[in-house]
Amino acid sequence: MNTSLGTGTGTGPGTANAAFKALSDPTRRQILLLLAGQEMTIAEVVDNFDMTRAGVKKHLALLQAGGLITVRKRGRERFNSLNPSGFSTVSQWIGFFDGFWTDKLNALQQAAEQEHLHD
Amino acid sequence: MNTSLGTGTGTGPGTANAAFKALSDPTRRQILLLLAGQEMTIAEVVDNFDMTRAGVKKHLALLQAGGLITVRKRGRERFNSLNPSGFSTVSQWIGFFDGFWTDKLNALQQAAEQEHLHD
DNA sequence: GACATATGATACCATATGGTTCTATTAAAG
DNA sequence: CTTTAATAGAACCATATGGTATCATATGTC
Repeated sequence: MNTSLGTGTGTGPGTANAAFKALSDPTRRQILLLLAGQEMTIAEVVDNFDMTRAGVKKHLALLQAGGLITVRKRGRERFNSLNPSGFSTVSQWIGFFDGFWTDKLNALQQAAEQEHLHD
Repeated sequence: MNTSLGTGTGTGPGTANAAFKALSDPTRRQILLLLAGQEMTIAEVVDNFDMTRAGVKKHLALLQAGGLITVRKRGRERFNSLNPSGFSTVSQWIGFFDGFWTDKLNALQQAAEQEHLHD
């Protein structure tokens, strides 16, 4: 098997690395779950955590860098909402291993059959 | 919608948090890609990186804590191989958002249809 | 047993990370 | 225009993290 799948090692925004980094923090994953319910301004997100605005803001910036959320401006508000692209990146990366499992299971099954031949 | 899906905030091994943490490092993701090809001893993994044994060992320990690999002992060697369970945890968590996209797309489509009514 | 090999484990260091406080900007409201 | 609300950004701090060097342990080989 050979694919063009890399590790997403690049440091820039929009890379697989940025997405995985963004997902590595529990607070950020919680924010994503919140945003799955509805888009929210920063202040609204803050209301759901025992943390300062600046703290939440940094998390949102990382989520955005990871391509997991997008920010829409309206007046002085910033509406944060989920962005499929980052999820897609991660999903694809994880999905690469799916083939591995089925291959492995097939091999196990074949091995088991071989064993039976020797019974 | 309501599910029992959490953030996997627990700190112990085998939690979603440990899995996401393990995936957050490029070197560790590269190791996983390596192990997708074949199981490897620590020394073999080390050969693929410009890093000390101890460094690689720490990465392997984190991958194990995240449930992404398992280690089989034979003599003085340790064979590291991929473990589906960690991947499954992550896959499920990401999968939670799949429903969100389709819901959103449906809403967009409905909105578009409403727009057409006003043309 | 002596020696080499594969791993385990600890202490240590530089930097990254998650969080705070404080200050600045921008837009709505009176 | 002054005031208030929502956000942006920088400086700062404690701890986590990725890496190294070093020493200890266990297994294979002669």
